[in-house]
Amino acid sequence: MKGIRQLAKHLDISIGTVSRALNGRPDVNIETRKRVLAAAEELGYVANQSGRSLRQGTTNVIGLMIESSKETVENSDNFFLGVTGGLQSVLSRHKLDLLMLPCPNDEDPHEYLKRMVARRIVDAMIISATQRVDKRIDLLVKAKIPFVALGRSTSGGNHTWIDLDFEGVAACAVDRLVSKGHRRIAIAAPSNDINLGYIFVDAYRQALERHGIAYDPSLIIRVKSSEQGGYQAGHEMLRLDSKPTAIILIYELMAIGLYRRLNEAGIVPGRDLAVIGFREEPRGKFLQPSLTCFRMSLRDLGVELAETLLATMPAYAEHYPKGARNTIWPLELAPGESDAFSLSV
Amino acid sequence: MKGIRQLAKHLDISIGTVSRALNGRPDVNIETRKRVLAAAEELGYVANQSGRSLRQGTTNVIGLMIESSKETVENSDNFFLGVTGGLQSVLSRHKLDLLMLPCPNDEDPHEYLKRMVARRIVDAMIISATQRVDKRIDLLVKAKIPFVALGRSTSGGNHTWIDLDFEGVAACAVDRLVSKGHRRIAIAAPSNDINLGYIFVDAYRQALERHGIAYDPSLIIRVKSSEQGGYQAGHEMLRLDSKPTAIILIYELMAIGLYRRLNEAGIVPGRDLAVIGFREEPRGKFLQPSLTCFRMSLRDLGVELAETLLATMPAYAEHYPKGARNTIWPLELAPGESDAFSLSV
DNA sequence: GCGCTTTCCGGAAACGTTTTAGTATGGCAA
DNA sequence: TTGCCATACTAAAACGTTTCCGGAAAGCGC
Repeated sequence: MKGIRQLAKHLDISIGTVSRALNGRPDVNIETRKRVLAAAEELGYVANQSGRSLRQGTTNVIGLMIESSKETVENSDNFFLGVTGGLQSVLSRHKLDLLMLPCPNDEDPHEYLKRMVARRIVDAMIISATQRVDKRIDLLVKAKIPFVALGRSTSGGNHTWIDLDFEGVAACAVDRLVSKGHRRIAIAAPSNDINLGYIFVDAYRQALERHGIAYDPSLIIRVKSSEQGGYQAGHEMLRLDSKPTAIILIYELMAIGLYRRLNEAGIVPGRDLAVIGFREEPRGKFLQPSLTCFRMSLRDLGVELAETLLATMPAYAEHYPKGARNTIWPLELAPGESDAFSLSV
Repeated sequence: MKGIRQLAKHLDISIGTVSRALNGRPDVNIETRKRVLAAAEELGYVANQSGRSLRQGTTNVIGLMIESSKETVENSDNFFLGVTGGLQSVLSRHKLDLLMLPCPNDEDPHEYLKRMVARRIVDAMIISATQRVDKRIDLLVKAKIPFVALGRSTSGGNHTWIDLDFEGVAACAVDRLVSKGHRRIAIAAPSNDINLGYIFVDAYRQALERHGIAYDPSLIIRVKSSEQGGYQAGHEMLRLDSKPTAIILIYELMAIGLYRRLNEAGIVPGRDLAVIGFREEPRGKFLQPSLTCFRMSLRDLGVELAETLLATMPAYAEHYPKGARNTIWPLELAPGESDAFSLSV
């Protein structure tokens, strides 16, 4: 005999009363409640999650699905752990626990999520690394699991998502470079299949148009989002007939490869070429000259994610007025030395 | 009516048989099994985890507890996701799922783990960031939860653990520097409270003794494991009357601060001072000159962790001969330019 | 035909909890 | 007194699954 039954017997009380006492139900004598809570503390009793989940149909667990398969693994620890802090600060107020579900490399993310959802180990999900077309969204919609996606997608109608302000960042980067007299601005980005690649480059193009600068496809360098990709981007850039005077990188990690290639060519970032990166990461500080890039509070993003998610959960929605179901998350410029190179007088 | 009952009704078969068919029990007709599996696939049936956990007393989930404290996050980089890959490659063979349990910043890790254990959402645990005295170990031992600690500890008798080969690394670093003629070798480390700080410095001292070099306490610089800590280490080092000609850093992140302080003093790493870091991380490559440090396969470490853990779980131990319950994980030297400075002829 | 084993399946108990329905008690108004 | 309500509790059902136990049917040797 274990669990609540033992506790009930120890107190010589029915298990129903014990349960109600522990769960703060109204119809239990204040004295009794005190005794129950004291005994629970003393015996170290904590309700078995399987039992209560089975009965209630709820787990009090929020899942954060992360993929360790992509190239994103290179820089994701920091990101997810940072966001996690903000998430928990909100979720813990509702006695919700956050579990991270890492999708195995060799398993299809869609299948993995399907398994997790079917097993009912979470009440709601946050999915990351959203693709432009993402079957996971349809799955969650169909299964009626509350969720929010980190990254926009064309799947599943108008689902709830939060995404970084790629448009704003691209515009800011272009504006800044143009204000320094640059006209030929290259961009190193992954392919259009990746959400980021598509949106970012599109915003870059629009920003150029706004400044009346002709769009030159040769300045869009499609590479892997890795160190090698950065090296290759530098390489291809140097092979252009009409060389750019500035370049925007979408992944921080590209910077190291680019710097290396530039170094081989005797080009100094910030002196001979303006370089702007995207999302600030701790290691960006390791570069010399330091990389100009864009910064955001991972913790605040986590808070926003949590509140958005709770707004989609019927049991919690009352506390969170569901305003915009889609949020564009702003980043701020973190100036460095790498874009000091100016063509202005 | 949901779940297995519906499936059984659909097949006009008892639920007991359906369950046995799905779980690969022997006493079910091959034809029946096929029908059941086909129907399950068709209807998208997956067993409710709460139900089966409640009945079996097992969850088929392994927990990896991580701490999202600021210092851990900054130093982890891709550590956890790297290890996760290796873990899953082993666990998935046994149909075990890995969940990461991030301890909230504002909750005591011991309390958090207690909650998670009591709720029985995992069958076994891997805990990281083990402290020299770690109550979590006693808790797990007492609760009889199979576990393995990433990091050694003096708590809980002789528990199972895996730790990095600090001794080997310290010895290798010292040997390498001594062979280049260095006699005054500083070390920047966190306080003795941190496992790493204690063991690493001790090993460093022993290595010096082996070379007949007198131990000088002033060369042990206790700083935070952060960029600022690195800067401070550089600062304190420069204030010494008799300056060291080499320095060993315990955290990669320290390197950036150190480099900055050295730069201010006009000292070039690798030319005027030999620098060796500890664990290689992607961001280490961003440094110029590149940092000499120590490398390991995170994936392999994950595999080792998983196999060690399974050996401690009665249900799986048969496949994993429980050899050494304690493992020292080796690292290999990753030579860079930062320790090129030599005093030899 | 009989006894035995093997194969396969159905019925039901059990896991630990929450929650509903029901009950005893006592107070209070009529 | 009776009737009614509020309070605080007990008993029991329910959640979805696995697994034990028993039994029907079939095969087999004699």
